[in-house]
Amino acid sequence: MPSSPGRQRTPRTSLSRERILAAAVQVADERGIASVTMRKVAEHLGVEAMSLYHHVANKDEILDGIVDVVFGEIELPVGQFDWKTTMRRRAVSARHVLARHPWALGLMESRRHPGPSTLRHHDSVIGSLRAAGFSIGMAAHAFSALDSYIYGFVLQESNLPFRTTEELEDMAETIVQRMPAGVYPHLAEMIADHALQPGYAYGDEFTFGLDLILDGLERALLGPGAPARGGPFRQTGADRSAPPPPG
Amino acid sequence: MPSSPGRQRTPRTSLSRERILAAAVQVADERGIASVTMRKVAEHLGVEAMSLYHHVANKDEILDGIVDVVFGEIELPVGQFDWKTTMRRRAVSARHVLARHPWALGLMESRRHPGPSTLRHHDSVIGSLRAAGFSIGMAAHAFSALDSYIYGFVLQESNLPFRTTEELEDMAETIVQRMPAGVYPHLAEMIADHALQPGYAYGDEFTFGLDLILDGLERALLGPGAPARGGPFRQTGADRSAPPPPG
DNA sequence: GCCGTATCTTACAAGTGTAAGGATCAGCGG
DNA sequence: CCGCTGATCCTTACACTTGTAAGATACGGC
Repeated sequence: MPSSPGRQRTPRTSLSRERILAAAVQVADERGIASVTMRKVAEHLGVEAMSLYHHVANKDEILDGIVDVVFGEIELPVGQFDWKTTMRRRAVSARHVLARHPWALGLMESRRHPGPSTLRHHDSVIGSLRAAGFSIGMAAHAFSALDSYIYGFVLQESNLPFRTTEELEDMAETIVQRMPAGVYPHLAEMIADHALQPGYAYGDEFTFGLDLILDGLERALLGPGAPARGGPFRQTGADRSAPPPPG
Repeated sequence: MPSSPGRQRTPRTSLSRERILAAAVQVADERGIASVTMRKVAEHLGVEAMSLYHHVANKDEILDGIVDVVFGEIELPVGQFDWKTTMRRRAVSARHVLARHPWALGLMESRRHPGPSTLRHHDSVIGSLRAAGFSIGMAAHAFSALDSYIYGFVLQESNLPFRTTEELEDMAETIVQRMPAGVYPHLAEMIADHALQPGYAYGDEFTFGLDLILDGLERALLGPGAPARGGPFRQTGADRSAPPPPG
């Protein structure tokens, strides 16, 4: 408890690694990842740039850190529902979190040091799948497929240059203008007869693909038949334990 | 045709928008997207920075341009196969191209002006789906699901800090070191008993998820039942009613 | 009052996009 | 052959911004 403030500045021990990361996340959200500089982050905290170096080693640590902060915001799978519901909730949460911090996906490409929240998250997902009966190999398949879909969807969502219907109409007009003689006819049709229809929102596409994958995984889990390809995948026997080192 | 070179420099009319974009792509591939500066690109062409401004308006035009160059490298769907094969070939090509230029995904987030190759690509994909009998809405679903998966997979592929088995082992060791008392047990199991097994390559996961989506789409196309959302769907009669593909 | 630490001030060297104007060239009419 | 013209390329320069090193200063707890 700060006894006698006297000054308008925040009390002395206000700075901390956590507060710095939180400020960096806020700056990235508001002004884009390129605006995350030591000075801007410090300014956001009412502090000078050099002060940050008493709590973080350098800028890279901040970048690694905020990626982990984002992963920490994703709802962890809890075991009270069936695996499908759990995975769906996790996916929906991940989508919302990543949509709130779209720069996080771009950062992933350049970061090579997963933080504790990230590892915890991955561990929890794999654990849920294993508990549901997926073999190691099938859990890897499921994990990869689900996360790929989630990441890619968010990427497209933040890529498509329209978030409001208004922006979409502007964008559509721009595209239509670039079709002097009916080039891109199918694109035009999709925009006019689908995307511009009242009530359309790209975000709604998410559940379709998600359920497509979840249902496919369920089929792979229940019926050991060939869920994909028509061939190779079976989840019985050989897959059940650690794969025999070939040769 | 340069008549008398005389000098060692490239002939006069060597520069062009295309050559500039190609050089920018090369710089991004070799040194990362952050190294794509006017000076570096110019240097790669044996030219000074300001010379570029005679062929491109500014740096943004270069960034928009190289994203479009990448999309231009993706194999366009051709109509000689069934839609599933076509989509699979397209997806595999897209994955390879994007893996070759991993910075392109990060750029997408900040670019708002799709170029002609991008539009042509999207148009072609939608056209293939429509020709196969997908309704507009279902084509939108399919397009979204497939591209989300492709983008996300590439993102993960370039995110995972290992491309060679050697790097993977280093990485695994690092992670294992961070588990003093068996935190992340499932992650540890997956790394030890799966990812580190001989012959494992993350890239192989691609086809599993891809075929999962393609098979799901096929089911949605054949039996127009509710493929997503509802319970574990089956292919029998009950679903048969559903929205008739708009005539 | 003293001490260690958290914070601020100052500074630097490097790198950025690009504006303004000078140099160099090919192709041309004389 | 000459010199002109207009495009293309180079040189110089500017105004910023970046991460962070070094040292001075202010503060809370003893």
